Amino acid sequence: MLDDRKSAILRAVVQQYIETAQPVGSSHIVDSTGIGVSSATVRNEMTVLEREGYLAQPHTSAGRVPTEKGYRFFVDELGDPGDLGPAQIRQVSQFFSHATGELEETLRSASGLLARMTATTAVVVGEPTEVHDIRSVQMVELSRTSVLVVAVTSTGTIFKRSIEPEAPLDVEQLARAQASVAEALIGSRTVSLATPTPTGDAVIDQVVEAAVGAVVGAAGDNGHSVYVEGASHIAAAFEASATLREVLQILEQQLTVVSILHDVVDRGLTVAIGSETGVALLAECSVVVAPLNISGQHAGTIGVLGPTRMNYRDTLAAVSAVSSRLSKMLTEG
Amino acid sequence: MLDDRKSAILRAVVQQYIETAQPVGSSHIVDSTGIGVSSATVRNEMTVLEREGYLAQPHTSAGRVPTEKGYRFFVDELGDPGDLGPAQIRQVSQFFSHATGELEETLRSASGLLARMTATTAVVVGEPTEVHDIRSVQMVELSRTSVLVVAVTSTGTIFKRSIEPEAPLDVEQLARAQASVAEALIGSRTVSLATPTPTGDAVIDQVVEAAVGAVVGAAGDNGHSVYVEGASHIAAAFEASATLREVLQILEQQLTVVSILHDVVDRGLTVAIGSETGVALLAECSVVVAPLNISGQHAGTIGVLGPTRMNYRDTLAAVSAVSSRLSKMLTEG
DNA sequence: GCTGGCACTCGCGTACACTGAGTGCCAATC
DNA sequence: GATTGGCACTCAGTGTACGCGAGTGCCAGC
Repeated sequence: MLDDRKSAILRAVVQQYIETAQPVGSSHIVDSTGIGVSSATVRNEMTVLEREGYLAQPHTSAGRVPTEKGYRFFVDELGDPGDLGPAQIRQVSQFFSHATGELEETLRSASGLLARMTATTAVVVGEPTEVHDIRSVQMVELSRTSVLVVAVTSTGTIFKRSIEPEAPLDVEQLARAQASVAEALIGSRTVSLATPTPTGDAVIDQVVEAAVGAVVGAAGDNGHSVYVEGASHIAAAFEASATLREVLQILEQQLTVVSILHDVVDRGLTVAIGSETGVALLAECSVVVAPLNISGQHAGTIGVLGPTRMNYRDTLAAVSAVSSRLSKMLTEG
Repeated sequence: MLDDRKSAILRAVVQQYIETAQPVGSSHIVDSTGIGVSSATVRNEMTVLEREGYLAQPHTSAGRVPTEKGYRFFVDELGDPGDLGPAQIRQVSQFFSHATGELEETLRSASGLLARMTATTAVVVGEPTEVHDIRSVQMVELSRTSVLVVAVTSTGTIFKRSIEPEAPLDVEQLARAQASVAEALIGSRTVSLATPTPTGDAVIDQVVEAAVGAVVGAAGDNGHSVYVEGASHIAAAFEASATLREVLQILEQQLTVVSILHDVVDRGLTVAIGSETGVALLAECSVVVAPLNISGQHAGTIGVLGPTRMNYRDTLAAVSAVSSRLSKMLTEG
């Protein structure tokens, strides 16, 4: 679509704009790249690039700035994700050598790692699998009127929710109820389909049903775990406090964050630029994502939210490195 | 210390500055309050207030702005915390009618409530009590090499941590170990002092010790739970994105947040203004806090972080209302 | 097709005058 | 003696003018 020279010029504009945040003029391009033509030629090419929608001018007599289409071309063209710098390699391997076993804590700290590596805001979403391999169920009396139901899955995730039996249970009743709940849930891979077998005791059956319902409920809505780290980094990217406020608001709405990442992944993208995120308020932001897999199954999404003029090459490298190493670690337990 | 008229003028300056964020001049004071003297008199009083450190001038020929000392006087003087508005009363009672049982979730959502009510950033810290009434212990094999130890306390809090026994345990060994851990922890009110009684089986004793250590560790550092909500609100308060970034960074450091709230509470304050927070970067911020009690015992701190020119009266009302109702609810279970 | 050259555009910084809000001070007044 | 009206003064902010410089578009010539 674009000949070699045009694409070289476009690439140069994007790169310089990412570095300096200033509109870049034709002579800068000549200076910074060994393009071997005069600035007038570059200007001619730039008007074409502008006409075709890759570049824009903030005003006449200013340099050019990439449009979303320009960034898109740039990102599509830089095929390989690039390599990590030595400092980042150290960060990653240090992190994974110290990583502990539990899913939530791992996801949270991985989010922190990514935020530090990329100096942007990192977002990690843990997918709610319908398939929970529940290993253990326990019912604990918290007070006379409430019982906490705790279920532990094979990944170390815990579902807990309290229920309030109509009448207090004695120790033996509680044990029988717990056994019945455990029988219903353990091994039933699709938790929501679990059905307890009646014990014949109406009081206990009622409690058992409530407890199973509690676990199913907790497994259902506890589903998407969202971890946002490094929100302060995005503050450095924007001057206007109004823009910043909007972005922070988005980050606070976990549902929105989840749906943005899902949308992007569903469309098969790795990078969503500006309006491609599907959120009008993120017009000046881009999202870079990678899937997390556990044993080949989609288990979540890891990504980064930064300004459209972020360093895509390095960010892509960091996101893909962390996602693959994290997937590997989670798969191996 | 200040006569009636001076304190009335100071109060008026603070109030107007909170509303408008503009330096306030003598004639505005005459207009907005029924003070009954001329602007010249007000000016004379204001020079005195400035000399004594309650007010400051951004530059000659500008109005006056309160200093920290000025805010401090203002806050000390407005004795009663004020009342909630009708909308806020509705928010509070709606919240507490729907509140569920578990501590963490309650604290988190209370933080959200306070953020919405005050339109500032809310912070809730749950205190790590050394005294945990552990009700139940469970050990679940996650993989061949790792076992998750789960302990449930009487408040519904869960401590979990995985351990890695040197050799895989069979079901029976796991059960014996679990029984031994449970015996050591349940009823021992100061978890860190718990010592398991040897079973005579070296393999099991080793696992038991590791498991007890894991729970003690989890109980120890899982201690301070920190919930920050409404960070976007603070973005509206500051124009400069650099200031904003600093404040957000502070909010991301949970340890710092905890120590700020502790410091303030320890000094017996309810409001900490600017440098009173003890953090240089929060020079333009104030913190309003209230303790949380469960059964009369200190169980945490709830508070708000806003700009120094926040609405202290309404914020104090909201913080104290939420803290007292929350304490009541937590006490009643 | 490329390029040097040139006219043109327009943001930005500086200089300057003007306005208006606000102050400090003082002499007159109550 | 406290209060006040009056007045000179200060200074941020605004508008205007202007030159500079970075950048463009276009064109004739190579």
